[in-house]
Amino acid sequence: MKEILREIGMIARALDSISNIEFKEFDLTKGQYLYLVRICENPGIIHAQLLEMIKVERSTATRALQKLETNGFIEKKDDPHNKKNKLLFPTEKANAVYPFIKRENAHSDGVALHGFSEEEAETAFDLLQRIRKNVEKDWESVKKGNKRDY
Amino acid sequence: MKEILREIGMIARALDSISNIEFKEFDLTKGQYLYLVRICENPGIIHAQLLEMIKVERSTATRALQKLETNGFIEKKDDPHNKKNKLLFPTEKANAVYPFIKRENAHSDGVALHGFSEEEAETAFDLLQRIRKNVEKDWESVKKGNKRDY
DNA sequence: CTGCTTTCATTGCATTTGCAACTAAATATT
DNA sequence: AATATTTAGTTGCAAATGCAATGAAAGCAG
Repeated sequence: MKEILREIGMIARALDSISNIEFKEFDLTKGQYLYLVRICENPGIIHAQLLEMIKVERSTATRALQKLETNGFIEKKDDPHNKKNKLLFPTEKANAVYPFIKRENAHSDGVALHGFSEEEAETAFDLLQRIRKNVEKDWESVKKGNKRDY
Repeated sequence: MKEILREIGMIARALDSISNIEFKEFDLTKGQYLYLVRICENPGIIHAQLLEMIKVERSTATRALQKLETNGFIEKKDDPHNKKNKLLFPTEKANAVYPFIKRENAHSDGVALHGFSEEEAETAFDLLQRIRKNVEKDWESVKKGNKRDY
């Protein structure tokens, strides 16, 4: 079995580490950029949807979002149709930072795909999407307490 | 630019999260399995090499390795040729756990590549290796304090 | 061989992370 | 309608993480 998981882990840690260093200049601490971009792109998204999008722990997200709110990057509003839900919105400050995050992320994508033909880049993206879809099923199951057999 | 970095981040977080849950049964806490497998496969490796292999912070690795030592999974020995270096060796306990970690990781690779032809799996692996090599250059540079331009 | 730089590793401290337990609202079951 | 289950989100607490500063050996320059 091809050890793709190791490669993916290395790539993810390296890029996340770089991003965290680069976003400190915007007063975004560890991991916060992940939430911020999604909220900017999906204003009004709820906590639980964000979790599924990013694949993080509920409680981890709660603290990250609390901090983003404290630091004026996002606003939580009550959902008029469902009192359980808290809708997440970007503030002006978030929208101002968003393009820089996008640019940095695009640069990292560019670095990652350096030397790739258009076609190879396309292939890489397609294969990764398929891998992600395969993996997220297991993630959701294990998170709910189910055991995997192997 | 294809947003491969997002896909990779999702996959990595999901799989890491699953592994951490599954390895708790062996008294391995967060992230420790990463170090353990590499030490089992490269007995006598030094701290710094391990960092490059895994792409983690120096200090993070130091604590993780301390804990692995305390819990009897690894042994640190002085390098007779270089007093700076500490050589890392797996204990019996580590070697006993190793096959389970490998099996779990292989299962995850299998899940990730579900529905992939032999050829597609090969392609995915090759592309990921290229991406990893591209990315690790930037990681090493940024870690040394250099700035990226974008 | 003396001072300077790099490499390898650890530690202090503040922050983030994550399991487990919890509240509360929505939805399903009887 | 009353009760049980699921869904959404938070919090306590213990542990992991990571920046900055430090120590100490190795390697290099003059």
